[in-house]
Amino acid sequence: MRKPSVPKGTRDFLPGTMRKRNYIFGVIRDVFERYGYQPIETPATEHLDTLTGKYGEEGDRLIFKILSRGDKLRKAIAAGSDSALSEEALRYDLTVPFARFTVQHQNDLTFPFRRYQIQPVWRADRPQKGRYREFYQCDADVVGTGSLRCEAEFVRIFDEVFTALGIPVDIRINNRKLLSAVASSVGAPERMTELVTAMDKLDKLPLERVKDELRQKEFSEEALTALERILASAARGDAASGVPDALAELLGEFPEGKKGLEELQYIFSKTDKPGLATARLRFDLSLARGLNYYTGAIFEVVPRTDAQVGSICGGGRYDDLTGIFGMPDMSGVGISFGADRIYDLLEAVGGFPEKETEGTTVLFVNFGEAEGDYCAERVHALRAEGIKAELYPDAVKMKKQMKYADDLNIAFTVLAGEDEIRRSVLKVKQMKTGVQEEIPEAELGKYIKNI
RNA sequence: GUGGGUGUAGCUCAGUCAGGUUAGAGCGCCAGGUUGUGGCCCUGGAGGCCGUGGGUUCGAGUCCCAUCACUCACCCCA
Repeated sequence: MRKPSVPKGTRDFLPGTMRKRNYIFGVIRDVFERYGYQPIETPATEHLDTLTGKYGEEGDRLIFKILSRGDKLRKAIAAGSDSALSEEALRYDLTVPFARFTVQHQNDLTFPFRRYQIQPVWRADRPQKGRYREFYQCDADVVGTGSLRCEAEFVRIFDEVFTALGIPVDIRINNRKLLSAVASSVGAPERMTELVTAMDKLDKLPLERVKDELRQKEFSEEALTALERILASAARGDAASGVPDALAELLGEFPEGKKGLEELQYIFSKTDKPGLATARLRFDLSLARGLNYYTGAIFEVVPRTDAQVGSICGGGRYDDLTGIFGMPDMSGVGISFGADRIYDLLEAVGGFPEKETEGTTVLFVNFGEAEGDYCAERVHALRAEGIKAELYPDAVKMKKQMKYADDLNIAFTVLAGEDEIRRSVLKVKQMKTGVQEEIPEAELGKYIKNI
Protein backbone atom coordinates (compact mmCIF):
# COMPACT_ATOMS: atom_id res chain seq x y z
CA MET A 1 0.00 0.00 0.00
CA ARG A 2 1.15 3.51 -0.79
CA LYS A 3 2.16 5.63 2.14
CA PRO A 4 -0.73 7.90 3.07
CA SER A 5 -0.14 11.55 2.24
CA VAL A 6 -1.94 14.75 1.33
CA PRO A 7 -1.82 16.44 -2.10
CA LYS A 8 0.81 18.95 -3.05
CA GLY A 9 0.62 22.29 -1.31
CA THR A 10 -1.93 21.15 1.28
CA ARG A 11 -1.40 20.29 4.92
CA ASP A 12 -2.85 18.47 7.89
CA PHE A 13 -2.93 20.45 11.10
CA LEU A 14 -2.12 18.65 14.33
CA PRO A 15 -3.73 19.72 17.60
CA GLY A 16 -0.79 21.86 18.72
CA THR A 17 -0.83 23.69 15.40
CA MET A 18 -4.59 24.08 15.41
CA ARG A 19 -4.52 25.75 18.81
CA LYS A 20 -2.07 28.31 17.52
CA ARG A 21 -4.05 28.83 14.33
CA ASN A 22 -7.26 29.24 16.28
CA TYR A 23 -5.54 31.79 18.46
CA ILE A 24 -4.73 33.88 15.38
CA PHE A 25 -8.22 33.49 13.93
CA GLY A 26 -9.66 34.38 17.34
CA VAL A 27 -7.71 37.62 17.63
CA ILE A 28 -8.69 38.68 14.13
CA ARG A 29 -12.33 37.67 14.56
CA ASP A 30 -12.58 39.56 17.85
CA VAL A 31 -11.36 42.75 16.26
CA PHE A 32 -13.64 42.35 13.23
CA GLU A 33 -16.61 41.82 15.55
CA ARG A 34 -15.74 44.79 17.69
CA TYR A 35 -15.68 46.98 14.60
CA GLY A 36 -19.18 45.86 13.67
CA TYR A 37 -18.41 43.44 10.84
CA GLN A 38 -20.82 40.57 10.28
CA PRO A 39 -19.84 36.98 9.48
CA ILE A 40 -20.71 35.29 6.20
CA GLU A 41 -19.54 32.20 4.36
CA THR A 42 -19.61 31.33 0.68
CA PRO A 43 -19.11 27.94 -0.99
CA ALA A 44 -15.72 26.51 -1.79
CA THR A 45 -16.68 26.47 -5.46
CA GLU A 46 -17.97 29.20 -7.75
CA HIS A 47 -19.06 29.19 -11.34
CA LEU A 48 -15.94 29.38 -13.41
CA ASP A 49 -17.07 32.55 -15.16
CA THR A 50 -17.61 34.27 -11.81
CA LEU A 51 -13.88 34.04 -11.24
CA THR A 52 -12.23 34.34 -14.64
CA GLY A 53 -11.05 37.72 -15.77
CA LYS A 54 -10.99 39.19 -12.27
CA TYR A 55 -7.39 38.56 -11.33
CA GLY A 56 -5.49 39.42 -14.45
CA GLU A 57 -3.85 37.04 -16.87
CA GLU A 58 -1.58 35.46 -14.28
CA GLY A 59 -4.40 35.04 -11.81
CA ASP A 60 -6.65 33.31 -14.33
CA ARG A 61 -3.99 30.69 -14.87
CA LEU A 62 -3.83 29.99 -11.13
CA ILE A 63 -7.54 29.36 -10.70
CA PHE A 64 -8.08 25.80 -9.54
CA LYS A 65 -10.43 24.34 -12.12
CA ILE A 66 -12.55 21.30 -11.50
CA LEU A 67 -13.15 18.36 -13.80
CA SER A 68 -16.58 17.26 -14.89
CA ARG A 69 -18.01 14.20 -13.24
CA GLY A 70 -19.86 11.14 -14.40
CA ASP A 71 -21.38 11.07 -17.87
CA LYS A 72 -20.12 14.52 -18.75
CA LEU A 73 -16.56 13.49 -17.98
CA ARG A 74 -16.87 10.27 -19.94
CA LYS A 75 -18.29 12.09 -22.94
CA ALA A 76 -15.65 14.77 -22.69
CA ILE A 77 -12.84 12.22 -22.65
CA ALA A 78 -14.35 10.52 -25.63
CA ALA A 79 -14.63 13.82 -27.48
CA GLY A 80 -11.23 15.32 -26.64
CA SER A 81 -9.52 15.85 -23.29
CA ASP A 82 -9.53 19.63 -22.98
CA SER A 83 -13.26 19.99 -22.62
CA ALA A 84 -13.29 17.75 -19.54
CA LEU A 85 -13.27 20.88 -17.39
CA SER A 86 -16.53 21.65 -15.70
CA GLU A 87 -18.09 25.07 -15.27
CA GLU A 88 -16.90 25.18 -11.66
CA ALA A 89 -13.72 26.23 -9.93
CA LEU A 90 -12.41 26.56 -6.38
CA ARG A 91 -12.45 30.11 -5.10
CA TYR A 92 -9.22 32.03 -5.61
CA ASP A 93 -9.86 34.66 -2.95
CA LEU A 94 -12.73 35.92 -0.83
CA THR A 95 -13.25 39.30 -2.44
CA VAL A 96 -14.70 38.25 -5.79
CA PRO A 97 -17.08 35.73 -4.23
CA PHE A 98 -18.13 38.51 -1.88
CA ALA A 99 -18.87 40.79 -4.83
CA ARG A 100 -21.01 38.05 -6.35
CA PHE A 101 -22.67 37.51 -2.96
CA THR A 102 -23.45 41.19 -2.59
CA VAL A 103 -25.13 41.43 -5.98
CA GLN A 104 -27.04 38.20 -5.54
CA HIS A 105 -28.37 39.11 -2.10
CA GLN A 106 -28.64 42.86 -2.55
CA ASN A 107 -32.28 42.89 -1.51
CA ASP A 108 -31.53 41.12 1.76
CA LEU A 109 -28.61 43.30 2.75
CA THR A 110 -28.59 46.70 4.39
CA PHE A 111 -25.98 49.06 3.03
CA PRO A 112 -23.33 50.07 3.83
CA PHE A 113 -22.69 46.38 4.45
CA ARG A 114 -19.74 45.29 6.56
CA ARG A 115 -18.84 41.66 6.40
CA TYR A 116 -16.00 39.44 7.48
CA GLN A 117 -15.17 36.01 6.19
CA ILE A 118 -12.55 33.51 7.35
CA GLN A 119 -12.26 30.61 4.92
CA PRO A 120 -9.72 28.74 2.83
CA VAL A 121 -8.91 29.70 -0.75
CA TRP A 122 -7.09 27.70 -3.42
CA ARG A 123 -4.49 28.52 -6.00
CA ALA A 124 -3.05 26.16 -8.61
CA ASP A 125 0.41 27.58 -7.99
CA ARG A 126 3.63 25.69 -7.54
CA PRO A 127 4.00 25.65 -3.78
CA GLN A 128 7.16 26.82 -2.06
CA LYS A 129 8.27 28.03 1.32
CA GLY A 130 5.40 29.90 3.00
CA ARG A 131 3.16 29.37 -0.01
CA TYR A 132 0.49 26.77 -0.26
CA ARG A 133 -2.19 25.65 -2.68
CA GLU A 134 -4.77 25.75 0.07
CA PHE A 135 -4.59 28.52 2.61
CA TYR A 136 -6.81 30.71 4.73
CA GLN A 137 -7.71 34.31 4.24
CA CYS A 138 -9.41 36.50 6.82
CA ASP A 139 -11.22 39.25 4.98
CA ALA A 140 -13.18 42.28 6.09
CA ASP A 141 -14.87 44.51 3.54
CA VAL A 142 -17.42 47.27 3.54
CA VAL A 143 -19.48 47.95 0.42
CA GLY A 144 -21.93 50.67 -0.33
CA THR A 145 -19.97 53.70 0.78
CA GLY A 146 -17.11 55.65 -0.68
CA SER A 147 -16.22 57.23 2.63
CA LEU A 148 -12.52 57.33 3.30
CA ARG A 149 -13.28 56.89 6.96
CA CYS A 150 -13.45 53.18 6.10
CA GLU A 151 -9.85 53.21 4.92
CA ALA A 152 -8.82 54.94 8.13
CA GLU A 153 -10.74 52.36 10.12
CA PHE A 154 -8.95 49.51 8.37
CA VAL A 155 -5.66 51.08 9.35
CA ARG A 156 -6.88 50.90 12.94
CA ILE A 157 -7.94 47.29 12.51
CA PHE A 158 -4.45 46.41 11.29
CA ASP A 159 -3.03 48.24 14.28
CA GLU A 160 -5.31 46.51 16.79
CA VAL A 161 -4.77 43.02 15.42
CA PHE A 162 -1.00 43.26 15.27
CA THR A 163 -0.77 44.99 18.60
CA ALA A 164 -2.76 42.11 20.10
CA LEU A 165 -0.55 39.57 18.36
CA GLY A 166 2.58 41.38 19.46
CA ILE A 167 3.95 41.88 15.96
CA PRO A 168 5.37 45.32 15.11
CA VAL A 169 4.34 46.16 11.56
CA ASP A 170 4.52 48.80 8.91
CA ILE A 171 1.29 49.47 7.09
CA ARG A 172 2.28 50.54 3.63
CA ILE A 173 -0.24 52.67 1.82
CA ASN A 174 -0.48 54.02 -1.68
CA ASN A 175 -3.20 55.08 -4.07
CA ARG A 176 -3.94 53.78 -7.53
CA LYS A 177 -4.93 57.28 -8.65
CA LEU A 178 -1.46 58.45 -7.81
CA LEU A 179 0.00 55.61 -9.82
CA SER A 180 -2.22 56.60 -12.69
CA ALA A 181 -0.82 60.12 -12.42
CA VAL A 182 2.68 58.67 -12.53
CA ALA A 183 1.78 56.95 -15.79
CA SER A 184 0.44 60.24 -17.16
CA SER A 185 3.46 62.21 -16.11
CA VAL A 186 5.83 59.85 -17.90
CA GLY A 187 3.66 60.21 -20.98
CA ALA A 188 2.17 56.73 -20.97
CA PRO A 189 -1.23 57.08 -19.28
CA GLU A 190 -2.58 53.90 -20.86
CA ARG A 191 0.28 51.74 -19.66
CA MET A 192 -0.15 52.10 -15.92
CA THR A 193 -0.30 48.35 -15.23
CA GLU A 194 3.03 47.60 -16.87
CA LEU A 195 4.64 50.56 -15.22
CA VAL A 196 3.28 49.70 -11.84
CA THR A 197 4.24 46.02 -11.83
CA ALA A 198 7.78 47.09 -12.65
CA MET A 199 7.78 49.69 -9.88
CA ASP A 200 6.50 47.10 -7.44
CA LYS A 201 9.83 45.33 -7.74
CA LEU A 202 11.80 48.31 -6.49
CA ASP A 203 12.15 46.97 -2.96
CA LYS A 204 13.78 43.85 -4.38
CA LEU A 205 15.68 45.03 -7.44
CA PRO A 206 17.96 48.03 -7.94
CA LEU A 207 16.59 50.95 -9.96
CA GLU A 208 18.72 50.12 -12.99
CA ARG A 209 17.29 46.64 -13.30
CA VAL A 210 13.76 47.99 -13.16
CA LYS A 211 14.65 50.53 -15.84
CA ASP A 212 16.07 47.76 -18.00
CA GLU A 213 12.86 45.87 -17.69
CA LEU A 214 10.89 48.93 -18.78
CA ARG A 215 13.26 49.53 -21.69
CA GLN A 216 12.54 46.03 -22.90
CA LYS A 217 8.88 46.95 -22.86
CA GLU A 218 9.79 49.90 -25.06
CA PHE A 219 9.32 52.74 -22.66
CA SER A 220 11.21 55.77 -23.97
CA GLU A 221 14.31 57.19 -22.29
CA GLU A 222 12.38 60.40 -21.59
CA ALA A 223 9.76 58.36 -19.77
CA LEU A 224 12.44 56.64 -17.70
CA THR A 225 14.05 59.93 -16.76
CA ALA A 226 10.70 61.33 -15.73
CA LEU A 227 10.02 58.21 -13.68
CA GLU A 228 13.38 58.47 -11.99
CA ARG A 229 12.63 62.05 -10.97
CA ILE A 230 9.32 61.02 -9.49
CA LEU A 231 10.87 58.12 -7.58
CA ALA A 232 13.58 60.39 -6.21
CA SER A 233 11.00 62.85 -4.96
CA ALA A 234 9.00 60.02 -3.41
CA ALA A 235 11.96 58.63 -1.54
CA ARG A 236 11.00 57.56 1.88
CA GLY A 237 12.79 58.91 4.91
CA ASP A 238 11.73 62.02 6.76
CA ALA A 239 8.29 61.94 5.20
CA ALA A 240 7.09 59.50 7.82
CA SER A 241 3.51 60.67 8.01
CA GLY A 242 2.28 61.57 4.61
CA VAL A 243 3.23 62.22 1.05
CA PRO A 244 6.50 64.04 0.39
CA ASP A 245 5.94 67.63 -0.74
CA ALA A 246 8.19 67.27 -3.76
CA LEU A 247 6.15 64.37 -5.05
CA ALA A 248 2.90 66.19 -4.33
CA GLU A 249 4.10 69.00 -6.52
CA LEU A 250 5.02 66.71 -9.40
CA LEU A 251 1.80 64.74 -9.43
CA GLY A 252 -0.62 67.40 -8.19
CA GLU A 253 -0.95 68.94 -11.61
CA PHE A 254 -2.77 65.86 -12.91
CA PRO A 255 -6.42 65.65 -11.86
CA GLU A 256 -6.16 62.01 -10.74
CA GLY A 257 -2.91 62.79 -8.99
CA LYS A 258 -4.54 65.64 -7.09
CA LYS A 259 -7.42 63.39 -6.10
CA GLY A 260 -5.10 60.61 -4.97
CA LEU A 261 -3.10 63.01 -2.87
CA GLU A 262 -6.19 64.38 -1.18
CA GLU A 263 -7.37 60.89 -0.37
CA LEU A 264 -4.06 59.87 1.12
CA GLN A 265 -3.79 62.99 3.20
CA TYR A 266 -7.33 62.50 4.46
CA ILE A 267 -6.56 58.96 5.59
CA PHE A 268 -3.38 60.08 7.32
CA SER A 269 -5.29 62.83 9.11
CA LYS A 270 -7.97 60.41 10.34
CA THR A 271 -5.49 58.02 11.87
CA ASP A 272 -3.92 60.80 13.89
CA LYS A 273 -6.36 61.21 16.74
CA PRO A 274 -5.89 58.99 18.57
CA GLY A 275 -2.64 57.77 17.10
CA LEU A 276 -1.86 54.14 16.34
CA ALA A 277 -0.71 51.89 19.16
CA THR A 278 2.18 49.98 17.64
CA ALA A 279 1.79 49.97 13.86
CA ARG A 280 3.31 52.64 11.63
CA LEU A 281 1.52 53.98 8.59
CA ARG A 282 3.91 54.63 5.75
CA PHE A 283 3.34 56.06 2.30
CA ASP A 284 5.09 53.98 -0.34
CA LEU A 285 4.81 54.93 -3.99
CA SER A 286 6.31 51.64 -5.15
CA LEU A 287 3.47 49.67 -3.60
CA ALA A 288 1.29 48.41 -6.45
CA ARG A 289 -0.66 45.26 -5.54
CA GLY A 290 -1.26 42.78 -8.31
CA LEU A 291 -5.03 42.66 -8.36
CA ASN A 292 -6.28 44.90 -11.07
CA TYR A 293 -9.64 45.80 -9.56
CA TYR A 294 -8.26 48.31 -7.07
CA THR A 295 -9.01 51.93 -7.88
CA GLY A 296 -8.16 53.98 -4.81
CA ALA A 297 -6.19 53.33 -1.66
CA ILE A 298 -4.07 50.18 -1.55
CA PHE A 299 -2.58 48.59 1.55
CA GLU A 300 0.03 46.09 2.40
CA VAL A 301 1.30 45.10 5.83
CA VAL A 302 4.87 43.96 6.39
CA PRO A 303 6.43 42.93 9.69
CA ARG A 304 9.18 45.15 11.08
CA THR A 305 11.42 42.14 11.68
CA ASP A 306 14.19 40.35 9.89
CA ALA A 307 11.98 37.40 9.09
CA GLN A 308 11.65 36.93 5.35
CA VAL A 309 7.93 36.37 5.15
CA GLY A 310 6.92 39.15 2.77
CA SER A 311 3.59 40.84 3.14
CA ILE A 312 1.13 39.39 5.62
CA CYS A 313 -1.91 41.46 4.70
CA GLY A 314 -3.23 43.29 1.71
CA GLY A 315 -6.21 45.37 0.75
CA GLY A 316 -7.60 48.35 -1.02
CA ARG A 317 -10.58 50.14 -2.49
CA TYR A 318 -12.40 48.98 -5.59
CA ASP A 319 -14.93 51.43 -6.97
CA ASP A 320 -16.82 49.08 -9.20
CA LEU A 321 -16.25 45.46 -8.32
CA THR A 322 -19.95 44.60 -8.35
CA GLY A 323 -20.41 46.28 -11.73
CA ILE A 324 -19.32 43.17 -13.60
CA PHE A 325 -22.09 41.27 -11.82
CA GLY A 326 -24.65 43.86 -12.87
CA MET A 327 -24.72 46.22 -9.90
CA PRO A 328 -22.95 49.46 -10.81
CA ASP A 329 -21.85 52.31 -8.56
CA MET A 330 -21.21 50.21 -5.51
CA SER A 331 -17.90 51.21 -4.03
CA GLY A 332 -16.14 48.92 -1.62
CA VAL A 333 -12.96 48.69 0.37
CA GLY A 334 -11.49 45.71 2.12
CA ILE A 335 -8.51 44.03 3.67
CA SER A 336 -7.23 40.50 3.95
CA PHE A 337 -5.05 38.84 6.59
CA GLY A 338 -2.83 35.97 5.48
CA ALA A 339 -3.22 33.69 8.47
CA ASP A 340 -0.66 31.15 7.32
CA ARG A 341 2.10 33.68 6.97
CA ILE A 342 1.21 35.26 10.29
CA TYR A 343 1.50 31.79 11.77
CA ASP A 344 4.94 31.21 10.28
CA LEU A 345 6.04 34.59 11.55
CA LEU A 346 4.79 34.05 15.11
CA GLU A 347 6.37 30.62 15.12
CA ALA A 348 9.70 32.06 14.00
CA VAL A 349 9.78 34.68 16.75
CA GLY A 350 8.20 32.47 19.42
CA GLY A 351 5.24 34.82 19.65
CA PHE A 352 2.49 32.41 20.65
CA PRO A 353 1.31 32.95 24.24
CA GLU A 354 1.52 29.71 26.18
CA LYS A 355 -1.74 30.26 27.96
CA GLU A 356 -3.75 30.54 24.75
CA THR A 357 -2.36 27.41 23.23
CA GLU A 358 -2.56 24.73 25.90
CA GLY A 359 -5.07 21.88 26.11
CA THR A 360 -6.28 19.87 29.09
CA THR A 361 -5.26 21.31 32.47
CA VAL A 362 -6.01 18.39 34.78
CA LEU A 363 -5.76 14.64 34.24
CA PHE A 364 -7.28 12.22 36.76
CA VAL A 365 -5.42 8.96 36.95
CA ASN A 366 -7.70 5.93 36.66
CA PHE A 367 -7.18 3.31 39.37
CA GLY A 368 -10.22 1.16 38.71
CA GLU A 369 -13.99 1.09 38.35
CA ALA A 370 -14.94 2.49 41.77
CA GLU A 371 -12.14 5.06 41.88
CA GLY A 372 -12.99 5.99 38.29
CA ASP A 373 -16.58 6.75 39.26
CA TYR A 374 -15.39 8.97 42.07
CA CYS A 375 -12.95 10.81 39.77
CA ALA A 376 -15.59 11.23 37.08
CA GLU A 377 -17.61 13.28 39.55
CA ARG A 378 -14.61 15.45 40.39
CA VAL A 379 -13.95 15.92 36.65
CA HIS A 380 -17.53 17.00 36.17
CA ALA A 381 -17.21 19.53 38.99
CA LEU A 382 -14.00 20.99 37.53
CA ARG A 383 -15.53 21.32 34.08
CA ALA A 384 -18.45 23.18 35.65
CA GLU A 385 -15.89 25.63 37.01
CA GLY A 386 -14.51 26.12 33.52
CA ILE A 387 -11.37 24.05 34.01
CA LYS A 388 -10.39 21.65 31.25
CA ALA A 389 -10.25 18.23 32.87
CA GLU A 390 -10.37 14.59 31.86
CA LEU A 391 -10.23 11.13 33.36
CA TYR A 392 -7.94 8.56 31.78
CA PRO A 393 -10.39 6.09 30.27
CA ASP A 394 -8.66 2.86 31.26
CA ALA A 395 -7.21 1.67 34.55
CA VAL A 396 -3.90 0.86 32.93
CA LYS A 397 -0.47 1.09 34.46
CA MET A 398 0.22 4.37 36.12
CA LYS A 399 3.42 4.91 34.19
CA LYS A 400 1.41 4.91 31.00
CA GLN A 401 -1.10 7.41 32.38
CA MET A 402 1.61 9.74 33.65
CA LYS A 403 3.35 9.59 30.32
CA TYR A 404 0.10 10.49 28.62
CA ALA A 405 -0.14 13.60 30.80
CA ASP A 406 3.47 14.43 30.06
CA ASP A 407 3.10 14.00 26.29
CA LEU A 408 0.00 16.18 26.21
CA ASN A 409 1.59 18.85 28.36
CA ILE A 410 -1.10 18.55 30.99
CA ALA A 411 -0.22 20.76 33.95
CA PHE A 412 -1.73 18.73 36.79
CA THR A 413 -2.39 15.08 37.52
CA VAL A 414 -4.74 14.00 40.29
CA LEU A 415 -4.30 10.72 42.12
CA ALA A 416 -7.28 9.45 44.05
CA GLY A 417 -7.05 5.87 45.26
CA GLU A 418 -8.86 4.05 48.03
CA ASP A 419 -6.94 5.82 50.77
CA GLU A 420 -7.42 9.36 49.46
CA ILE A 421 -11.10 8.77 48.73
CA ARG A 422 -11.71 7.57 52.27
CA ARG A 423 -10.07 10.73 53.64
CA SER A 424 -11.81 13.04 51.10
CA VAL A 425 -8.53 14.39 49.79
CA LEU A 426 -6.91 14.43 46.39
CA LYS A 427 -3.23 14.04 45.69
CA VAL A 428 -2.40 16.72 43.14
CA LYS A 429 0.88 16.72 41.27
CA GLN A 430 2.23 19.71 39.37
CA MET A 431 3.86 18.10 36.39
CA LYS A 432 6.26 20.91 35.66
CA THR A 433 7.90 20.99 39.09
CA GLY A 434 7.01 17.53 40.39
CA VAL A 435 5.59 19.09 43.54
CA GLN A 436 2.82 16.97 45.03
CA GLU A 437 0.23 18.11 47.57
CA GLU A 438 -2.86 16.75 49.26
CA ILE A 439 -5.88 18.96 48.71
CA PRO A 440 -9.34 18.64 50.29
CA GLU A 441 -11.59 17.41 47.49
CA ALA A 442 -13.83 20.48 47.60
CA GLU A 443 -10.93 22.87 47.07
CA LEU A 444 -9.43 21.39 43.94
CA GLY A 445 -10.80 24.01 41.55
CA LYS A 446 -9.61 26.84 43.73
CA TYR A 447 -6.17 25.24 44.04
CA ILE A 448 -5.79 24.85 40.28
CA LYS A 449 -6.88 28.40 39.59
CA ASN A 450 -4.44 29.84 42.10
CA ILE A 451 -1.37 28.36 40.47
C1' G B 1 4.49 28.45 -17.02
C1' U B 2 10.46 28.05 -16.42
C1' G B 3 14.75 25.96 -13.86
C1' G B 4 17.11 23.03 -9.88
C1' G B 5 16.91 19.27 -5.76
C1' U B 6 15.17 14.86 -3.32
C1' G B 7 12.49 9.96 -2.90
C1' U B 8 15.83 4.21 2.03
C1' A B 9 12.01 2.52 9.23
C1' G B 10 6.57 6.68 12.04
C1' C B 11 10.32 11.27 11.63
C1' U B 12 15.39 13.27 10.24
C1' C B 13 18.97 11.11 7.44
C1' A B 14 23.72 7.76 6.22
C1' G B 15 24.72 3.98 2.52
C1' U B 16 24.41 5.40 -4.27
C1' C B 17 30.49 8.28 -6.65
C1' A B 18 34.02 2.88 -7.35
C1' G B 19 27.16 -3.03 -8.05
C1' G B 20 28.82 -8.24 -4.09
C1' U B 21 26.59 -12.13 2.50
C1' U B 22 21.31 -10.85 6.65
C1' A B 23 20.34 -2.48 4.42
C1' G B 24 22.18 1.09 9.12
C1' A B 25 22.09 5.46 12.83
C1' G B 26 19.65 9.11 15.88
C1' C B 27 14.91 10.39 17.50
C1' G B 28 10.06 8.26 18.23
C1' C B 29 7.21 3.66 19.43
C1' C B 30 6.52 -1.04 22.52
C1' A B 31 8.19 -4.05 26.78
C1' G B 32 11.15 -4.45 31.17
C1' G B 33 14.44 -2.34 35.16
C1' U B 34 10.19 0.63 38.99
C1' U B 35 2.78 -3.86 41.63
C1' G B 36 0.78 4.35 43.34
C1' U B 37 4.25 8.44 39.87
C1' G B 38 5.92 11.34 33.69
C1' G B 39 10.80 13.63 32.22
C1' C B 40 16.84 11.42 33.05
C1' C B 41 19.41 6.71 32.74
C1' C B 42 20.06 1.31 31.52
C1' U B 43 18.42 -3.38 28.92
C1' G B 44 15.63 -5.72 25.21
C1' G B 45 12.11 -5.58 21.04
C1' A B 46 8.96 -4.41 16.91
C1' G B 47 9.13 -1.82 12.53
C1' G B 48 11.90 -1.48 5.39
C1' C B 49 8.32 -4.65 -2.12
C1' C B 50 15.33 1.22 -0.61
C1' G B 51 8.68 5.85 -4.59
C1' U B 52 6.79 2.79 -9.02
C1' G B 53 7.62 0.20 -13.79
C1' G B 54 11.07 -1.58 -17.10
C1' G B 55 16.26 -2.53 -18.66
C1' U B 56 21.75 -3.96 -18.08
C1' U B 57 24.20 -7.88 -15.02
C1' C B 58 25.77 -14.26 -12.43
C1' G B 59 24.11 -10.41 -8.92
C1' A B 60 20.90 -3.71 -8.44
C1' G B 61 19.20 0.43 -2.60
C1' U B 62 23.66 1.39 -5.80
C1' C B 63 24.19 1.73 -13.13
C1' C B 64 20.59 3.14 -17.51
C1' C B 65 15.56 4.59 -19.29
C1' A B 66 10.71 5.95 -18.15
C1' U B 67 7.13 7.45 -14.77
C1' C B 68 4.98 9.34 -10.34
C1' A B 69 5.38 12.09 -5.95
C1' C B 70 7.37 15.71 -2.90
C1' U B 71 10.35 20.02 -2.39
C1' C B 72 13.22 24.78 -3.39
C1' A B 73 13.80 29.06 -6.51
C1' C B 74 11.93 32.28 -10.58
C1' C B 75 7.29 34.52 -12.48
C1' C B 76 3.39 35.99 -9.49
C1' C B 77 1.30 36.28 -4.86
C1' A B 78 -1.20 35.73 1.18
